[in-house]
Amino acid sequence: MAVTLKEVAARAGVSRSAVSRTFTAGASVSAKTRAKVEKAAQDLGYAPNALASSLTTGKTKLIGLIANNFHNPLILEVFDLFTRGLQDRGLRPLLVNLSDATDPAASLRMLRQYSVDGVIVASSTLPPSFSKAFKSAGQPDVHAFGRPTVTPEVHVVGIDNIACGRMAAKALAQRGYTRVAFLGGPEMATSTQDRAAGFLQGFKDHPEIAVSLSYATQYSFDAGRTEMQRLLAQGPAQAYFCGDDLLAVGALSAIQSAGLSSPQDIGLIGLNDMEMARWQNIGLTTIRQPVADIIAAAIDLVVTTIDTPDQGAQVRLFPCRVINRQTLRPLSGTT
Amino acid sequence: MAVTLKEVAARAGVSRSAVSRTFTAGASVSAKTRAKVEKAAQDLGYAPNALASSLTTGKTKLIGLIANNFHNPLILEVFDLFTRGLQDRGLRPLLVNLSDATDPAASLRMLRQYSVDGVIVASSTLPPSFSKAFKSAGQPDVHAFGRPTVTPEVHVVGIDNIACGRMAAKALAQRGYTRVAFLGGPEMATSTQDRAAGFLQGFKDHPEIAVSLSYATQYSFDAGRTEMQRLLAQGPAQAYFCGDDLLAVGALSAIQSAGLSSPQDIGLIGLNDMEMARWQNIGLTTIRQPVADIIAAAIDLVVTTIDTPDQGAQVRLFPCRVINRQTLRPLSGTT
DNA sequence: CGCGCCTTTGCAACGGGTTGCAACAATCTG
DNA sequence: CAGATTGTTGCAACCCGTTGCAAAGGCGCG
Repeated sequence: MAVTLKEVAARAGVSRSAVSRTFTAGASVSAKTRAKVEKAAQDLGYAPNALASSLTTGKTKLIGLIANNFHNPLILEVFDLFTRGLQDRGLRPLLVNLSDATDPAASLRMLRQYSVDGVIVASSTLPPSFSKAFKSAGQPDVHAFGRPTVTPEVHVVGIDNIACGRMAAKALAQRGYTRVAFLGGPEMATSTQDRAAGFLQGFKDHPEIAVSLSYATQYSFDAGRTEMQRLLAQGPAQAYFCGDDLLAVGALSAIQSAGLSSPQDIGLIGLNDMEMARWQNIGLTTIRQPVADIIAAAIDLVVTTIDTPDQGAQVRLFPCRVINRQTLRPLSGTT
Repeated sequence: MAVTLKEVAARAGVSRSAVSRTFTAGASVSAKTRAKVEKAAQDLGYAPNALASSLTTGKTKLIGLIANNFHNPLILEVFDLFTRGLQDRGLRPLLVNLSDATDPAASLRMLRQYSVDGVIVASSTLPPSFSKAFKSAGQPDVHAFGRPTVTPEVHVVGIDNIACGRMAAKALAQRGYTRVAFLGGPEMATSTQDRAAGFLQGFKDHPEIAVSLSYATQYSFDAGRTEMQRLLAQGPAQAYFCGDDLLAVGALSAIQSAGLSSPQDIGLIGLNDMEMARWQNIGLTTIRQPVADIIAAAIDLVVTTIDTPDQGAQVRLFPCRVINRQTLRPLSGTT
């Protein structure tokens, strides 16, 4: 079906090597043969078989992209940016949906069968051990949106969730709230743990502020709504730091359904700044994650790791910032 | 780096063929050698190189998944369902983001370089000619969410957008609206054209109802909001059929920002039933697209086309239905 | 025990490229 | 103009599997 090297060689009247070299950057071919080959290739509609060449070169230009939460709108931006970023570098994303099985072994085996050059894990909930499994197997990999550690074993690109927790705490404290709470995602998600820890830290110097924690079962609208309904029933705090925008919107809907409103009755601050947070009928105050920077860095890192392995794990964290919209009362001026 | 057939053969004390056959379903191997080989493979952590085997078998189990709208939340469900569905059949999605270049030639060449077994185009905006380019090149392909034609040249799985337009018209007529309008997506999107046509058809027998059309520049929240703001300024209709839920939510936000509300002042009905349409703070009345059915059928169709090519193009359309929520006034009882 | 048949096995060629090496040509140097 | 240098080219081996074919082995049967 497909046109092969051999046919092009025959038509151009040169050896197979000559054709191969024409399509290999930096190989030695005279202008004359190159012209002949290109003409023949053009006529035949030839394109080199990337898979066949990967056999000898060892490079497939395939990058495994692993995600496990296909319900958070943020992942759309992530996919968009990743696919474009990879395409721009001539790489192809092989998408892995990990929603069901979170066993690294299976995906690892699968991705090795396809000889991917590298792996990017895009998840704020998978533990470091997950991506570590790839690294141990000699697979270049980067954990985007992962948890940084002091002695990283694996490249991590993302944000400092603890600092975000503190940032949220500061935002609430500055606005004069005195009974606040964290409404987190699943308790075993690394991002939830870190955001909660940072949030608590942020109130160390504010003994006058009462802080409590609670957790939704997942990072989802429904889970956020359900949890907020529970909290409303038992006497809510004045303001909540929600561990994710989706939770925040769910919480907001619970508040509105109860005949209350935000920020008048209950303040909310989310995290992510997903696209719809800025929609005028939501207007969520939130902490923005610089998704584009994170993804650019992740791609960069995986590419350099492929080119020069064994460079030691890096951690690249990007600063977040509060985006003020309409779910937190205005700054009180005093701190 | 990776373990190869040869190493396993050496360790098991058998020929390379024996190892290959152990991993090939239906090949002739005795229980004894199979055991030896499996033991050796286990010890070495061997997994056959899918790309190398594709050279001789001609099957990569790679499926190109082409999408061009990474901003519509519906695509998330699409990705989720596609990746799972493909994975369940042992196929791997190679994701192509077509947001920038809509030239089929480039993606076609790319996907052929990777010898994908088949291609699924998931887009309601690309013209039939796009997927036709793949078919002409001998690539099994299916256009999901595509436009059906009477004499299809390419497999199409999706919905009958004209029927949906009529369905929306009927819903508005039944509720007694007398000045209605279509708020469509980009005018050159096939889905917009068909929905508009069906909408107009639906009012053929209702000369008492005034119908108008207008178009947003894209299928996006902002475009919907902007267009509705324009309409509000020049005297809006009583109810709108929005060509997409995202447009509807944008329109809803414009309505609310203007101090009006839906359905009291202006009725809205969307199309898609994206996940957030049912969020309680949105509550969009809409026409549901059976995404899961469409995707299951698309996968089915691409797989059968791979197995038995040249079967003639099929069109599989799935019925949609109105999901009543809170943006259209209740049924008036009279028709 | 010998024969024929079916299963299992290894050999070797093949799939579509790449690449080290040696032969060759072209250009440069003195 | 000879000799050295540099650049091109083709050969053949190799990448990692698969598979047609023939030889070898195992089995049942007369």
